[in-house]
Amino acid sequence: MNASTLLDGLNDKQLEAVTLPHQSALILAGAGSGKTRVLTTRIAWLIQTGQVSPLGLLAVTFTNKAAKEMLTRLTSMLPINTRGMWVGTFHGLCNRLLRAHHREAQLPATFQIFDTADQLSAIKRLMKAMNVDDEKYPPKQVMGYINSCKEEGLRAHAVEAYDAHSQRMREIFEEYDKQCQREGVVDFAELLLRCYELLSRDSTIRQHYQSRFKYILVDEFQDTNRLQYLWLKLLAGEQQASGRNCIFAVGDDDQSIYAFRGARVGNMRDFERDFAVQSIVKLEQNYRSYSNILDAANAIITHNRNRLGKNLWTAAGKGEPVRVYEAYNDIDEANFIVDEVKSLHAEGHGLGEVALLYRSNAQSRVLEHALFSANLPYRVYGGLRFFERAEIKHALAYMRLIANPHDDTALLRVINFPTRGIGARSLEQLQETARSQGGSLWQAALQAAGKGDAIKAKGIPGFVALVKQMQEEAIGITLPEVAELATGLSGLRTFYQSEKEGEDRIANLDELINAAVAFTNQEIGVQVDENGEVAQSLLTQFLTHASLEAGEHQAEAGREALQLMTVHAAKGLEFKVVFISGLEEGLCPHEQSLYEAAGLEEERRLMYVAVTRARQRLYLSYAQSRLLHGQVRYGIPSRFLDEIPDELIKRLNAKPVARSGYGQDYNAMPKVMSKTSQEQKSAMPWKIGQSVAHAKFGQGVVVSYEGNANDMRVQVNFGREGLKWLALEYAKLEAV
DNA sequence: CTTACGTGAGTTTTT
DNA sequence: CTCACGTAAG
Repeated sequence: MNASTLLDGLNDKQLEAVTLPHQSALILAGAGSGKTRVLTTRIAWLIQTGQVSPLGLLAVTFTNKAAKEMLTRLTSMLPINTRGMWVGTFHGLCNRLLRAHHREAQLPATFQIFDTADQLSAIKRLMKAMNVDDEKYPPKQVMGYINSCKEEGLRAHAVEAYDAHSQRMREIFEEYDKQCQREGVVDFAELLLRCYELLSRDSTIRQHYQSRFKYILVDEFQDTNRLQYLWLKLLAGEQQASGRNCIFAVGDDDQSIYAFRGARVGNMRDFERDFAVQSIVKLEQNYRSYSNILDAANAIITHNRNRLGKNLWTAAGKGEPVRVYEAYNDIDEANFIVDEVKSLHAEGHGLGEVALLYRSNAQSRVLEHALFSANLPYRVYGGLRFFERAEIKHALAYMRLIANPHDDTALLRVINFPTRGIGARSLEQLQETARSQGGSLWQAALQAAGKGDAIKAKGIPGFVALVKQMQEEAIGITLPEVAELATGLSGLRTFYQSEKEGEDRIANLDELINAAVAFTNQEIGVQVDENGEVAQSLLTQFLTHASLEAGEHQAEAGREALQLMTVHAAKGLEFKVVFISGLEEGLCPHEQSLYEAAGLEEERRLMYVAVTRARQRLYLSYAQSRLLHGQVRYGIPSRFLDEIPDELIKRLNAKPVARSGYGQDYNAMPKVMSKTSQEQKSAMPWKIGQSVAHAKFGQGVVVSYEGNANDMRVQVNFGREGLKWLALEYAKLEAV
């Protein structure tokens, strides 16, 4: 492929972005504007025109999926071998760098990577040892604290702590890092921080990479956290006569929906300033949706104040109106969707092209139930992933012990699984020994087994013997054979065979061995061949792969099925038909978000992302009431619906009718009632669930009431104005 | 060590 | 309501 064919079909803006000169640039790429195409074409163009060799650039993404996609596209554009190229996730690239310089980074060559579950159990274990009250310091919060510190680029000693509570937190943080160091493990955030510190500390290594990566490309730049930004800055190097390496940052501030996990949209503005960005290229032509859908999205997002500014347009024409359905309740909403999907299917739309989106996972329940009853095939994203399953984690723990028996987390996971009579007492003793000697649990176990302290250490000799045997047998065998060892010799397989419902688990264990085969085939050839070392290093690689890439989200491929997922999970995807359900105040925008400073704007961006997923047809639905936390909740339509101009909308129903329900009228059973006398009921001018209007607060829904006939108060949910108690005597309410 | 029961919480998620 | 977790009893 020559340069002209490479650039064929790009629009002016895309072309401009792809062929920018050697300087840092910010590409504001709207939804559906060909972002990935621009990014990959830029790389291909740089390589093809000889401005850089495939090994002289670095491209970083957030997800493995995005990285793979980039490599796949690149392979189809250029006749090059992408193997060896530095294209990957932040974590993947940092891991690679740390492996290459593990000594300088003060890590063992076989360092293991903690996933979130590993990290949490390590923190719990540490807190127990430190005698920390886990009521005052919930382990999950401690983990969040540690991770967010690291994501800010801070170690324990650098964190500010003025009160006793935060000082204790800081102390746990410090001890946790020590523990990880002792055990030779790193968590996700550590991967980045360690890499960042290595580069800042070691000028030789830093300069090596700085002189190597003349071009750095970043995908989804709006999602970078502070540490990631610092890392990028470090790799880019200082501004000097020879010129700084240039960063090609692609992002969309309007699609920043991960502030809650540390993403800083502000990095975009900082980048502009820090890198003296001359060229901001806006990609505003959308190739995905018809203009009714796009205009709805634009209308919504213009309500945000804090934007870089961008307006999507399309040449595709108006298309269909945005369909809005007001449901009686959540079940009615689900049934409506089922009926619509059925007729779409009958009209020949493939089910795989239809997505049902919602704000929170809990909402999928009702939808699933309706779909199941209607016998429509569907697929829910977001469950447990392959490498996160319990049986797989157990097998991996055995494999981890083969690679490094001092991995206490792995040891604790399986020392008594399958059960071999090692109870809390012997475990405590082991931990005591380990603590007093400053060694690992494995070392303590060796002693306990060696001493032959048969009564107290019952079962431990067996476990020690097992791991030793695994380690011996693992020498010189292939990776799948190691996996076989971990599932067979460990007793896992036998255990699940005797389990009643262990069939699926056995199947997963088999799948793990298949994964090991696949991994071996894929990685073979790049291995440094040294007999005995092959299995070892490949084993470490496989374990790394398992931590860094937990696998597809429940890939049930093959069958055409409806796609159910949260709006977050839908980012980056597109569908011919999209249903967005649960558009009520409190749910979308989520009530929790309203307490946060920039919460509402992020919720609005979420809505923007959801709307822009649709190519051809968009349904928006909301329910007057729904069952939430086992209680009936009355909501009012989401403010985001009001932000869409009427002319883009087609209301599917004027007045919601109870199509079907819980078999009874919610209104007949008010939730909160101080007294249930007959007089009260008759004196109650408003039904629970009645929509009302208030001069000051606007539209609301009656939620409950209290008091007697003379002194009645009603509680009204005004959505964004909140819940209000109004005395009927004074408040003028009108039915809507 | 397993099972039963009680308690409490209950956005969004990738690595 | 429903699930996950922790504790108490068998």
